[in-house]
Amino acid sequence: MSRKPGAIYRKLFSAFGPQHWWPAKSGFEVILGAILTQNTNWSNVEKALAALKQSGNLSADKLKRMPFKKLALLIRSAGFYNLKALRVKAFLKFFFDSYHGSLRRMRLVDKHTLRDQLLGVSGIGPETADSILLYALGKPVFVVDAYTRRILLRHRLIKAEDNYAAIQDFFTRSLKSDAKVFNEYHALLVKLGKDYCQKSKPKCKLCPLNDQKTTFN
DNA sequence: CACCAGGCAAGTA
DNA sequence: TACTTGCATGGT
Repeated sequence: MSRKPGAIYRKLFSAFGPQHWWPAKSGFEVILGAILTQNTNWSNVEKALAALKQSGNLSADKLKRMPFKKLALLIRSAGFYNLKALRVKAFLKFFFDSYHGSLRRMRLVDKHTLRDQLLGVSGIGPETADSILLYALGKPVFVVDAYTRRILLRHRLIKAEDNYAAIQDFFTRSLKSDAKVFNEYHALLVKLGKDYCQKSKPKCKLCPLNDQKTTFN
């Protein structure tokens, strides 16, 4: 019954294997990516991150000093660049005001306190906050995104009116709180979403979750 | 050409 | 409280 999330996880992992998330070389890069990828294709974010790296400014310290307009120009390819430059700056202000720009200091704080603090930063909503908690800080938090919601809706596992917290609860109420599993699980859902559960061209017949031999429902 | 991509905040009623 | 709209590039 409520072991569905576990069964789905095993099936996805069997089908796709480890996804090696988050694709970034540092915790700070994860945070930048989490902000830049809001409603944007990841390939466009990679270009923005590459531009920042190319300019030699892929660090909290350098970006803190960088003029807003220069930052906006460098992250142009990620789209919504004025807005996102503002959001990166808002995070950096919080990051230095509260943690001296140190992810190690941030990791010492409990996840609920951190989540509230992150949600207080303009431009950081539930998904971005949870992505930072899980992928940059290693906290056991389940990330819910548009793919997660769409996949569960297609398989009739949630209701259309269910909000972020309800979808998150679908997973967390029956899974052990384990950052390693939450990390892999969200990455696998994104993989499934991209390959088989697109908005316009779903490949539901081919979806690994529809393999009737070892169905989860 | 239309539609979409690992959201969020501000405005409106 | 519950919708709607603005934000914008790059790929299919």
